[in-house]
Order: sequence, then structure tokens, then C-alpha cells
Amino acid sequence: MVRYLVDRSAKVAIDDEIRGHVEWDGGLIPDPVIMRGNGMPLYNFATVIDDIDLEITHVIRAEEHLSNTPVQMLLFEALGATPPVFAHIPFVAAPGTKEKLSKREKKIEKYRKSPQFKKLFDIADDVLPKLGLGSSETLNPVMVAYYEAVGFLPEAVLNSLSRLGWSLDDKTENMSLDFVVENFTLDRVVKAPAGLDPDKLLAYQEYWMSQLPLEKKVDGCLPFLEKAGLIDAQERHREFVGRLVEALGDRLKLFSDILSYDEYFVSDDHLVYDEKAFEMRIQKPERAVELLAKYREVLAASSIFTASALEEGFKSWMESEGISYGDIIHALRVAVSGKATGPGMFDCLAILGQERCLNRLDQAIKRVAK
RNA sequence: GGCCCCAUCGUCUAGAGGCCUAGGACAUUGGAUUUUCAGUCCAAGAACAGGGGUUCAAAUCCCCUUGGGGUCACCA
Repeated sequence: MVRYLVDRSAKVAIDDEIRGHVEWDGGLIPDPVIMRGNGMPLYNFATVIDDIDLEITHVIRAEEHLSNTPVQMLLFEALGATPPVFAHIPFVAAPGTKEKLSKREKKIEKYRKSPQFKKLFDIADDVLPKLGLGSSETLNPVMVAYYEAVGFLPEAVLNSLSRLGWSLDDKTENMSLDFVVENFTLDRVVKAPAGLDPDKLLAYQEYWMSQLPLEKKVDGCLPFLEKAGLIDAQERHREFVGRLVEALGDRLKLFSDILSYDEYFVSDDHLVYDEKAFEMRIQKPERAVELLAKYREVLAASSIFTASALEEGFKSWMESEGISYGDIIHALRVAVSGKATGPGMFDCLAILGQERCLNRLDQAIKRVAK
């Protein structure tokens, strides 16, 4: 074993690009082991050798390394090398805290329950099982892989991380990689650790998703649909998924959100109804079934099945019946999609197509009769 | 505990002595728009940890206190 003998009277100091002047008292630094008994050099020694060898000019690393720095400085000096410029940036903290984000099992369990972090875990528990990737037990938001697995955009993750402990000015929020590379400077790094903010991450995700052209969104959604077994060969469904994604608009935030619209992919007899919605919008209202049956005939007679044509036909039918949107639209939505929410009503009908709409209407009406 | 770092709205931040009755973003609340949801638009509430200095003037400089954090391996 080899130790480096520290000069007890020495003062070790660095001028950190971010922390400024930091000093240590040599008398308080224990002689560091630089090589093991078996000849294996240790980190603090090896890293210094590497930095000298590779002519490293700047060491930019997280603040937790600050306490290693005096030892490394001593070694640089002992080896007669010019030490690099150090910049100790703050680490990423757990949401709502100043504590270093940790991967330790005990901490993960704490995060899972934290109000700020919970929604990211919930996404994992919702999405991962559908993909056959386990749950938040196997992949969670302290892992980079999580973000890709649940359909975050790299742009959003990068943007979010960039703004943690750094800002360009008092208003720039949305930044691409190129922009950050172009504009990042060490002197604007904040000194205090910053907690990851899941809400803000999600907001960046919304922004970058909104900037994505339709075809890219489709590219992003197809693999999720396939892994979830909702479609087979991706290319065969491209056009259909494209229409759905377009109708979904801003509703699609994560690529995996497409999985919550399974009603567009399952066969009519496998459609799952939201029981509460079914009860409230179809079962309970006085005229719901009667109106659904009547509108079914209108749909059956529609020769052009586009959203705009359907809406026109719907309007004139409403007039002739003397009813308004509210009287029928909710029942119609639940009948054809099984759910209370979704894209625009007529987009929904058009995407499903005539045959499926009629089948589902019949099925819903029959369901009430039982 | 020793050593070191840090401290502006709930969160991420702007602020490098007067431009600050402290700005922006996310979140929150209210309103508008809408066939649902999402969105969009408008508006509101919300912070300089405390105490001493220095100065004509301090969120900004100095000191102390308090609070928070990192690190203390023959790991990296």
C-alpha cells in the first residue's frame, strides 16, 4: 500500500469556476492511499494521472467531488503538473428537496410517496405493464431509461435538466441541445442544488411535443402500439394512427399516451366501457337510447364518412329532432368509444369508420336492454 | 461530529449597490373560449431566512446566527 504524505503545514486552495476560492488546511487532510497493496492505483491517484496524460484543461463535475479536490490538487503539485480548472456544479436534487437524487432502494420508496414525484411513478405503473416491461419496480424516474420507456422526448428531458442549476437570462425557457451548446457558460451556473421538478418536466414535454410534426409523432407512437400488442406490423397502420394522432392534437403528451386510446384498436366486441360513464350518459338519461337508435339510422345512411360531413349531418338531424349537442353527444361518445373523454366527437366517428360505429351503437343499445 | 458548500415566490430561476412598490417560467386559484377532455387566452395570489454592520442608498458587499446539503474507503 502506498500513501501520499501530506505536508501538514500546507494550505491547499483552488479557484473554482463556480465556488470561487476554496481552501483546505493540510493539517486536516489524512494521507491518502494512492495505491493498493496489490499495485492497483486508486481513483484519486489514477484520475490525476489521467488528467495529466490527456492534458485535461477543465474538470467540470458535481459538487459532491469538491471534497476530493484537495487531495487531487496535492497530487498534481507533487507530480509537477499544472492542475486543470475546476468547476463544481450543483447536483440534481430529489423533487422538492436539496438532497442529492439517489438510486438507493430506501430513497426510491420515499420518492414513490412524495407528492411531487408520485406522478412519474404512476406513469410507470400505468404504462410499463402494458408494454410487458414490468412496473415502477423495474424502471423508475431516477433512471434515464425510464424516460425513454414511457415516451418522453429527449428534447424535453434535456431542456428540463438544462434549466436545473442554470439559466440563460430572465425569460428563456425552451431550449434545444444546439441552443444550449451555443449559449451555455459556466459563469451562469447556480451554486445551490436544484430539485428536479416533474411538473416542469411535463410542461417541457408538452412544449416539445407540440413542436413535433405529425409524422414524427406517429413514428413515436407506433412502437408503443406494437409493443402493447394493439397493432401488428407498424407500417400497415401508419395512415390510421396518423389520423388518430392528428385528432388527438395536444392530448398526446407522452408517446405512451396513445395506449390510453385503445378503443380505436380493439375489436367492437372487445370494447371496454367505463361503467360510470355508461351509467350516467346512456343508462340513466331518459331519451339517450331512443336518440342513439335514431342517430344510428342517420349514420347508416351517411355516404360520406368524414368528420366535417358527419358534423353537418349531425347538425341538421339535431335541428329536425329539436335537440342540442348536450342532449346526445355524451351518450354517443360513450357508446362508440366506451369513454367519457377523447378527441372531437366527429373525428372519433370518422376514425372509427361507419361499420364500427354502427356495430358499437347496436352493442351499446343492446347492453342497456339487458 | 470534523472539513467543505449553499440560502430570492410552493418549485426552477432573473437580479453582479440605486432601473426592485423584486421580473419570468412551472404549479395553484379565478374568468373567457369549447360538444367531452386536452389546449389556448386573460387575470390573481405568492419570495429577498434572522440579526448586525459598510454606504447617501443593500436582495445585491462584510460578519454572526439559524437552517439546509455534500463528504469523510486499500469505491469511483
